[in-house]
Amino acid sequence: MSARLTTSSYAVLGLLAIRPWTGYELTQQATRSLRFAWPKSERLLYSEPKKLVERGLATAFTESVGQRSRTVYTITNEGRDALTDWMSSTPQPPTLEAEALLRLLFAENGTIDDLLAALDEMAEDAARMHEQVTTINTGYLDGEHPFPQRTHLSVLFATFQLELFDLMIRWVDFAKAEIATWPTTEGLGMTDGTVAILNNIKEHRSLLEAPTGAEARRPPSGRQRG
Amino acid sequence: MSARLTTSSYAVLGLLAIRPWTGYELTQQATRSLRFAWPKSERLLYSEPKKLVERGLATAFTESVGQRSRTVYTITNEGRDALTDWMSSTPQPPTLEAEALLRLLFAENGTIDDLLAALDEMAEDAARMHEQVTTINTGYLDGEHPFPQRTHLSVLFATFQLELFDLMIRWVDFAKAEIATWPTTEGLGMTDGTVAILNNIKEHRSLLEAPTGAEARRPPSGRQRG
DNA sequence: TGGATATTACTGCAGAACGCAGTAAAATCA
DNA sequence: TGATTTTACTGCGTTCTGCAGTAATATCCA
Repeated sequence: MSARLTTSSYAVLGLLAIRPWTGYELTQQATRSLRFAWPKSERLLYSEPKKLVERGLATAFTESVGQRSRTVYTITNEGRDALTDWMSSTPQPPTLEAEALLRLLFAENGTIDDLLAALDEMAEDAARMHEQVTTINTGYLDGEHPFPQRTHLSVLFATFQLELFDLMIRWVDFAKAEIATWPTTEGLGMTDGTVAILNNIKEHRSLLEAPTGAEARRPPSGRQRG
Repeated sequence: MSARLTTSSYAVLGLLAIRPWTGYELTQQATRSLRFAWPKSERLLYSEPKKLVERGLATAFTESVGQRSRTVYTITNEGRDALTDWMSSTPQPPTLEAEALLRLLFAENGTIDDLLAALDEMAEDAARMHEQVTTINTGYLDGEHPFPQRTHLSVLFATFQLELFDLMIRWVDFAKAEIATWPTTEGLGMTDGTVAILNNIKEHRSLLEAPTGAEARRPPSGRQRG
């Protein structure tokens, strides 16, 4: 009984549609390009192509390099057909996993400094990823794309990544300004800042660009109705 | 041998720190509030509190409602201590999972319409989530927060969600405008639009707000150096 | 009043996915 | 020539998911 195909199967199939890869190369390529759309473990990248072979969507052949061997996976026509079918199916909603946001939600169990440190870490992670994507993409202008005919796709994809990382960095700034008005993490409830944000949400005004007045307001002297 | 605590353990512990919940209530609360920071399955929300009890971080007691029973979980002092410790640890980098972006990366295996449909679906998902968050948050202005003293936390968290969903919607618009200049999904390489985007990336200019000139450019008649 | 549907309240199980440890050859560096 | 890095994986235990199944209570509507 062969296991069913998952989105991860199609992610690997998509890579194999570009060219044949060894298991090791798949792990390298996936951390470079798939990481920001479909982050998967190295372990999976080694297991998944075997499942594809079992299903007849890829073939495997073993090369020898000295005493050591490696397996090269190649997509089959059935694989290309399966991939094409999948392309016309409806994608699942995007999901975000962020431990730093979990720290914000449960901030009352820690200090203001804990919260600020978590947000700083998130901003630094975003800045690192932003830099990596920028470096890779500016390289494309110098002809450094491994598959030049695919540049239009990877560059358009990169615009989303960069905007996302930029948002994270800007939002952390905004959040830190707001938190700077908090005397503590706990029990504040409806602060002036909270009310200002809620009014912006209600009126569908943008939240980060136009300041909510956080810097115009003076820090609360204690708790507000909460 | 008791299993180690995962981030998901702390997510549940964070909920229990607010008040005691039954397993069923945890699943409800998690889909309402945790979904956008730490999306977990219903199944896990039933299993996780048992692990916490086993570890002494929560206690369980069984109530009877007629013939049916339900288990109420309450955090212990040890649980609060563990949560406080966790709050000061370094969070993992945020990750995004988006099937629609995977369709973009592998777009050459489908049609332009497949790609546009996937992006539209992503924008609609984002619009739905934006609306849900907006509805819940405007309700807070009318005193509808179940834990009023926590309003400052959930509202600041909401600002990130709304900005993220807004970005997704705006980016899909941008991407669709770019794709409208493509005669096909495959083999285009360095189109005029791609070069324009890459120059913006290199110069650290914003990508979505200031148009790259997509509407000023005429659609390419065929392939560019690919 | 009663029958249909929805909500509450879970459990078991198979399979997907992860993280870590382990193995070892080849290549590179100093 | 020895040390480190890169290549190239596998096995195993744990985590997590999705689905099916079970069943009592609550609500709706005719």
